[in-house]
Amino acid sequence: MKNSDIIASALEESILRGDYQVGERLNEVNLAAQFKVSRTPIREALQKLSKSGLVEQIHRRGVFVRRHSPVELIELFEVMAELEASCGRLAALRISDEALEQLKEANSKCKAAMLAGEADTYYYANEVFHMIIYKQSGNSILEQETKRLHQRLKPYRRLQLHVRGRMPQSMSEHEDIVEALTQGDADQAAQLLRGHVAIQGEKFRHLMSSFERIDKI
Amino acid sequence: MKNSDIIASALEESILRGDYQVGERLNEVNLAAQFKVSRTPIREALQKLSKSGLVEQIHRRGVFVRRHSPVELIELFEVMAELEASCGRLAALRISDEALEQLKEANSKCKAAMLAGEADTYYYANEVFHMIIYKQSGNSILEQETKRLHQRLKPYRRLQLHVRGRMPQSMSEHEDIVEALTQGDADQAAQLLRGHVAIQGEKFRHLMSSFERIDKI
DNA sequence: AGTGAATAAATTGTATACAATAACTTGTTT
DNA sequence: AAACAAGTTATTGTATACAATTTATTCACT
Repeated sequence: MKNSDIIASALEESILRGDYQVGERLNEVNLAAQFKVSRTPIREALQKLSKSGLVEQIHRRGVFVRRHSPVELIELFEVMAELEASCGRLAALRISDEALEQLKEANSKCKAAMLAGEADTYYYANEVFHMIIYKQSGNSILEQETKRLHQRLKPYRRLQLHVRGRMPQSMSEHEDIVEALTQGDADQAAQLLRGHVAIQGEKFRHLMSSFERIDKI
Repeated sequence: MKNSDIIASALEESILRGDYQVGERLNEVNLAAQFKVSRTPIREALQKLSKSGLVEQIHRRGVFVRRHSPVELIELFEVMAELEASCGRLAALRISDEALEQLKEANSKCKAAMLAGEADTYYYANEVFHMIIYKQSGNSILEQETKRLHQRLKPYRRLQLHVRGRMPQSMSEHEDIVEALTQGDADQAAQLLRGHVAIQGEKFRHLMSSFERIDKI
């Protein structure tokens, strides 16, 4: 593992944690001093980051923490819904009994967290649930791509969990999904997962629009 | 546009054209001399290439032209089928009358090329057909990702066109797809496109297996 | 002759130096 | 006082120099 890889993941974590403002420029010399290396590995790391869409590189201006436009976010959620649907479709045909058990277990943890009102615990268990389905698609490239987009939407998805009444609804959707996967009903699994993710996108849109209204007051 | 971007796309084209053997190492100093620049922009270009999966970067060993394993290729075709299905699903709901006309036009060109036995012309018109559907998904991120994978599979897709009897079958599938899009039948459009691409993957598998048998003789 | 260790050469990763360009400052003009 | 222009500073892009590591070669030894 190269030095620039380590720096890249450190920066990624830092950005996702919100250490930088959106639109903020990442200064190469500062980062070099901070990480106690020369500018070369910093530049390599920044280029790696730009691949994931986390930062934008503008010629002769530098790299900036990226702000997704509302349209872009809607599109990202839509693609996410389609990818998850594909994972579900394939998983319905290929999922192992063991994985089905793991799904039910993750679901139980979701339910417990919901009843206890622990949003963070719920969030983690929910992630496990989805990751299992990605893996059970039996297609490592699809799994990888879906994970990548999942990661990219993480900060936004987290927001919309606090929307009132979302957790119970999400839970019941999970149960339907497990049922479809158990039955091996590919179309049904795909459709349920598409809806499950798409509704997150819509909830997020409403959240965004309410933020904008607050901003304007 | 940076210098390294220009070099990256030049190298990409070069690799796709088959100028390098799979597994061949891309020597930085040679490339630097060839492009008449220093190693720095070459290294940046190689890192850009590694994101597209065209080359593999191994620490302290260099970057190598990548060989897709058979399993990986099957998986890539499967993801392609799913992405195209998603494009078709959304396009069925959003496609413009103008785009529908363009699809029919591209299809006519396909048919003409087929009757004339011009594989290359057919190949190009076929590409136009699919690109229109990507665009008409109305989701620029989905369009972009689908195009990226399409590009990645280009060299392999091209091979399997020469399989006997594929062109007429492909043509009739195209007509059914246009019909589903005209009707606005999202599920049907998705299913037809999935099948249309998946069958390419299968044909390719057969082709591969026949190559392997020839190798073994 | 074949194998293995020691050494040399080649190659990548990192640091630094320089060049080109953008951002900022300051002073002048209206 | 505001706007603009020239000059200065800061920052990115590129080249080169050096260090670390891998690969190739040579030569001794079995």
